[in-house]
Amino acid sequence: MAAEPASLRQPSRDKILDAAEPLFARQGFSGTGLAEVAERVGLSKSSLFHHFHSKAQLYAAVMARILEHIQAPVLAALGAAGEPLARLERAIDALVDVLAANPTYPRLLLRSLFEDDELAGDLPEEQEANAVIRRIVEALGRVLHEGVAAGVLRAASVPHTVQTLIGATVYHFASGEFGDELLGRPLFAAAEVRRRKDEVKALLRHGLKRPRRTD
Amino acid sequence: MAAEPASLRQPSRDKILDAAEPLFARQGFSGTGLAEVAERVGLSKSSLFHHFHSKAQLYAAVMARILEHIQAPVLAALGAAGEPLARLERAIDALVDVLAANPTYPRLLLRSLFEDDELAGDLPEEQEANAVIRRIVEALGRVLHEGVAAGVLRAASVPHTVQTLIGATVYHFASGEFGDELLGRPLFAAAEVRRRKDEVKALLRHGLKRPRRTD
DNA sequence: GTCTATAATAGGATAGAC
DNA sequence: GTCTATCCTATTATAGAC
Repeated sequence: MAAEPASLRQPSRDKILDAAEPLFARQGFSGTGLAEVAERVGLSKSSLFHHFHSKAQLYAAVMARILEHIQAPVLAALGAAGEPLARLERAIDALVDVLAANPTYPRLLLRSLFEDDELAGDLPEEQEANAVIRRIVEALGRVLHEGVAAGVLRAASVPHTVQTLIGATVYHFASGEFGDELLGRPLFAAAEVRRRKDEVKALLRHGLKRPRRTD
Repeated sequence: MAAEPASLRQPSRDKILDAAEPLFARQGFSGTGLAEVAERVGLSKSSLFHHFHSKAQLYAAVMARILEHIQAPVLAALGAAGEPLARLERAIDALVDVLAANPTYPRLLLRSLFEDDELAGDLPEEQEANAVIRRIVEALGRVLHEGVAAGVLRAASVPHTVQTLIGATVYHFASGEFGDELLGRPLFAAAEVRRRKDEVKALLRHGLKRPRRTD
C-alpha cells in the first residue's frame, strides 16, 4: 500500500518552516508577522501555534534546520584527509556551495548574530543551533592550528582568522542589493559564486600583493 | 551675552538621534518602537513627529549622520599621498578606529545592507547616505586599481576585494556576543582592536601562508 | 489539526490645546 | 515645541468548536 515517498510527504511543520525561512531572512524576526507566514503556508494564524509554541520557537526551528544543513558538508571538508591548507580551501568551497544554493542562509546566519537581543536563548532549538556553530568553529580552529604547527601557515590569530573567513563568505552572500550593485551582477550568479571562491582562496594563498615568481 | 557653547546647545533633534541610534543598532528598524525612543529622550511619542515625519525618516537621519562621521577620516586616508598599499592600510586603520570608537556603527552599517526592504529609498537622508557609501567605495576602488596598475598589487577583483575588506572590518565589529566569545574577550577592548588592524593588514600583505624569508 | 472568534497589547501616526 | 487624547491597524497568543 505504498506510502507516499518521504520527499512528497511534507507535514505541515516543514511547510511552515519553508514559508517562514525566506520571510525571516528578508525581514528579520521582528519584521516578520505570523499572519504573513500563515498566509503563505495556506493555514490560519492560529494553526501555527499548534506546531510551534511561539514565534521565537518557530524562528529557532528555522535556524536549527539551516545549521543542520550546513554542518555536514563543512565538517566533512574540514575533517577529511589532506594538508591543512587544502582542507581549509575545500571547506570554503563547501560553505560557499551551501550558501550559494540557499540564498536565505547567509542572511539568516548574519542576522542571528545580532538578533540575540530578541531571543532568550533557552529554547532547545537555539541551543542545538549554537552547538552546531561551536562545532564548526572548533573544527575550523583545529585545522588552522594544525597548519601553523606543521609550518605551512603563518601564526595568525585563529579567532581573527575565523572572523575574516566568516566575513568573506557569509557576509559577502548576505550583502544583498549592495553586493549586487558592487559586483555589477547578481551575487548568486554562478560565475560570481565561482569567482568568490577563487578570490577568497587566492587571498589566503598570496595576500593582496603581487606574488613572487616562485610559489 | 555669551550664548552657550555649541557643544552644550544640543537641540532636541540631536538628542532624539542619540537616543535612537543605539536602539536601531541593537534591535533593528522594526524591532525598535518609537515609544522606547521617546522614553529615552524624555519626550512624548508625539513630539518625535515634530522633528521627523516618520519612523523611516528618523532611521534614515541616524544612518546619514553616522555615514557623515565615517566619511571624512576614510576618504582622507585613501586620498593622501603615498603608495597604494600604504594608503589602503591607513584607510583600514582609520575605518577601524571609527568603528571601534562607535560600537553602534558597525551594526547599523551591516543592518542597513539588508534592511532595504523596509525602507523606500526615496528620502533625501537615504540618498545622501547612499552617496557617501558610493564615494567611499569608489575611492577604495581607485586605490586598488592604482596598486594593480603600479604592479604592487595582484590583479584581484576590485569589487570582491572591497567586499572582503568590509567583511573584515564592519562584520567583525558587528558580530556582538559571538565575536566576544570567539575572541575570549570583548571585541572592542583596545588590545583586540589593535590586533584586528594588524591581522587584516598582515593578511593583505602575506596571505595565510608562512612568509618567505625575504619581504 | 484546523478553524472562527477574541483577547490584550503595542505599533505608527494625527488633531488640537497650550 | 511639547503635551494629552485618540485613531486605526497589526501584533502575539488563547479559547473552544469542529
